[in-house]
Amino acid sequence: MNRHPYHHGNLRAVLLAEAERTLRDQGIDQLSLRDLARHAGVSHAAPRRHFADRQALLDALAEAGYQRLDDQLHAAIDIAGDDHRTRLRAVAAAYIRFATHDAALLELMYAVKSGPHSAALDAASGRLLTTFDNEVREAQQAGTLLPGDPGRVRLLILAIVQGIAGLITTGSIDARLADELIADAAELFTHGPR
Amino acid sequence: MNRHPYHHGNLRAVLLAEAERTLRDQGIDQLSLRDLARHAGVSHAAPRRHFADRQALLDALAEAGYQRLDDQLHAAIDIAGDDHRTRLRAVAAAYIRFATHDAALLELMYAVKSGPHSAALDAASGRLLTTFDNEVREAQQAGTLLPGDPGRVRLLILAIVQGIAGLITTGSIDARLADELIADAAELFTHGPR
DNA sequence: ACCTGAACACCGTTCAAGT
DNA sequence: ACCTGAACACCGTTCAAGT
Repeated sequence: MNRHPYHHGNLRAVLLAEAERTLRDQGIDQLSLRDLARHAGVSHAAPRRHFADRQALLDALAEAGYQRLDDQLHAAIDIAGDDHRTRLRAVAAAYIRFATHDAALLELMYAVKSGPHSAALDAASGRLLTTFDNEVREAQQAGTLLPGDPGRVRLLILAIVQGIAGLITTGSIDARLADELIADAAELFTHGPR
Repeated sequence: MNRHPYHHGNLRAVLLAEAERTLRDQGIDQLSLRDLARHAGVSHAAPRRHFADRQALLDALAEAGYQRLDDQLHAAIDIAGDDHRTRLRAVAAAYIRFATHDAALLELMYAVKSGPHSAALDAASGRLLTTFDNEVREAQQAGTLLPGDPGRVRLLILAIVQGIAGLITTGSIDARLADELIADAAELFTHGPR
């Protein structure tokens, strides 16, 4: 609200928030440091104090994205309660919600992860993986999920959930059909096809 | 081989070939019209005759990508022979081979498909979908694939295949583990989990 | 019909200088 | 400690002019 709020140390946060909005609304191609600086009311060189280059900003966005996704999965798990079938579907639904609401961010998260990345990013994505792993392991122990190597089962579930999210993002299917596909997949992974 | 080969009508093809190479080796961010023109030995404005803007070049790359992927799937099917189990796994393997060899191109193909696109692109992606559909339908009729709405079964298979490809692209798994996951998925979709 | 060269408005990045 | 302003090397795009 001040005329000079950026001398008080919140420029970094303001830039990140605006970048996340632009990423969601206009895509990564439209994300420009100079544009962010203009929106924040600072010179085009000011962001340099907080992000060494454009990639550093993208890394920070990805790290925050992993953190937020993990938070949302945990929230979904907490609401779902004790039944493992319900929990698994809640996690899948929460992941797909994130993937469709922040498709460009999720893509960025994976792209950043496959290149060289910071320890902080690694920790954030590691937490997400642990969240997934725990659910799969517990569901298997409870007999809800089909048996087999937990690592492979987790990867298969991850693949199909991410695949369904991709179908929505590319406009191949709508949310209603996505729900049916999740139900089909859940059936397959918990009961078997017949 | 001539000093002036671009007055003979092959600049478009040369630009497309070089663009495909750059996309594969260096990613879409490094793909610049001016750079392509330099490599081809023409002025920076020359590509304009063949591609209205950068997006038009990307559209052309995507269309060629759909065509080539469809060709490779048909080749894999032809080699696989008559057994539907073998054919399905051959299609999945061919798709994943394309997805890992041309990850950036495949991403571009989906991105272009979700935005506004040309009739030619629609036709090319339509042919690919038909190839998939035929395999699923035939495998279902032969009793190889689990029954149910063919459209939903096709989408589920598409999701898991694309999901596995994504896991490879992001470096989460290697080719050996990918093969095991495909085998797991094939088991799931043809026999059921137990 | 196809290509060139100059021009314009945008980038990311760097760096001396300001407060 | 943080921000500014000028500068540099790159883009994509446009357009008059050349062959």
